Amino acid sequence: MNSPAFRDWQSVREEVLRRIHAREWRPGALIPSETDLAREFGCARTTVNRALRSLAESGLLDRRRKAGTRIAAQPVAKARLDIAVIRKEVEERGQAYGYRLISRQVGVPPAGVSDAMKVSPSRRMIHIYAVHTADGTPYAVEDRWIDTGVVPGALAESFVQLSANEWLLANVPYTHGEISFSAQAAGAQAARALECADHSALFVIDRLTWDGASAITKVRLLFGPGYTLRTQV
Amino acid sequence: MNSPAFRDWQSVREEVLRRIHAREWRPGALIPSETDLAREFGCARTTVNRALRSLAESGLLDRRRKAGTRIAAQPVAKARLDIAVIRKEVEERGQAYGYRLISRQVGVPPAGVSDAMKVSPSRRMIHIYAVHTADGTPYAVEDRWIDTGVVPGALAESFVQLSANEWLLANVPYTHGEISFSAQAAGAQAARALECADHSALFVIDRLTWDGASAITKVRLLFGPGYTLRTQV
DNA sequence: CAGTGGTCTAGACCACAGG
DNA sequence: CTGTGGTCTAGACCACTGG
Repeated sequence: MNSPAFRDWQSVREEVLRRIHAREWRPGALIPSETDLAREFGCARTTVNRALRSLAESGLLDRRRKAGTRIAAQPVAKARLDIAVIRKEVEERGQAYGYRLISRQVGVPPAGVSDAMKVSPSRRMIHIYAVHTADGTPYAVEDRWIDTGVVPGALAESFVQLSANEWLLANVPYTHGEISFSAQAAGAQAARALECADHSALFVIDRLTWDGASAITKVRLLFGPGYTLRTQV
Repeated sequence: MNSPAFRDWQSVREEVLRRIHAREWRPGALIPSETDLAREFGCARTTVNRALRSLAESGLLDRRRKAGTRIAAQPVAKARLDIAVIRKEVEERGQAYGYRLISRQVGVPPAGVSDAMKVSPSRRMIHIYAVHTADGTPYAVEDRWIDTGVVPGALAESFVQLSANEWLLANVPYTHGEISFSAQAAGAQAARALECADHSALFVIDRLTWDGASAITKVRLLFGPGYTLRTQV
């Protein structure tokens, strides 16, 4: 009538999932302690801990010392998005990747950019405007500012062959980044680069990359109509 | 000259991060085995394993049995998005949440929906059209289909007070889901519900929720201009 | 076939927070 | 104060896969 032995943490995880799904343990309910479950499952507490920790990371369980473990009442879906280098993204779709630099200049960025990067409004940076293509058709437009104070090496790069995206990844260490997603109507310049109608709804990814307290680069990627970012939960 | 003792997995993680960042270990390089690191750090191999596993999950390391552990050459940014219930999302912004049902009908969904849900094109479902508000202004429009064959209980719900979103979460167990993000121009109906201009660029979240092999519901959320989804990497 | 990561165990101590 | 999860240890076996 009872458990046919749970030998590894994944099978424990499965069993717990089953009980949640079968409503044996209802949302908000307190489940037995690790020690009790270990006894019931006939395995070490460490193994139970591994399984429960995994489920907590997925948002299905709420765990607190002394308070115990509860089934999350309103599980927050944790979507994991893998933001790869654009070249890889295109190649994984089985398409031929292409890159074309439209302009590369040194100048003072708009206030929005210098603010976000937390530098003086008069700070001079490299401005890159480029387009990434898939099988020859425009895939995404890249609008990037690079702080030459933080990355002096960028001044020597033309970014004609190698995109700033990949050059930075290979040459400049970073500590963390902020990413945001939004929608935006295509302006004239973007519409031309993406070969789409003016005011088309574009998918936008903004990324700000830091090395400690210094902003390295801020990039805005505009994706043409039809672009979709997918994930599993 | 050497390590002031690394007692827990988080400090080991910090040290490995430091070495990657300082380029002591370059992208693509093979790092010492867990056993060697454990000896160097003066801790158990388990502890090193925990730290390296954590970094591998973040995409900074590539690990393979026998082949060893390498610094990822092109780290894939793993963005973690927390998709909460809309009500919570609004409340966390410090705004007052509101919900208004626009229509609730039973009928046959468009082919795109029945295809995605893998049911017969003639399958009858509940169709919900509703708007979520923040401080009285439209925040998102919900366009949802619920398979009554899978969730018969939904037929008894009016969804006037409680959004389908929350009712389903509380009452219907699911096993997994697919989420996708895109941009789309506002149609007439959406523009009216969101009180924005026709053809405005809207941020779109599509979610398809499964219970094993049966699709429970498919929902499309349209967010008004200015909406941004943020995350850290 | 041998080296590496993946995992399990039993026991221990600790940090935290509920009562 | 006490119960719970969080973690560390030392040792062991195993699975995978490169050479």
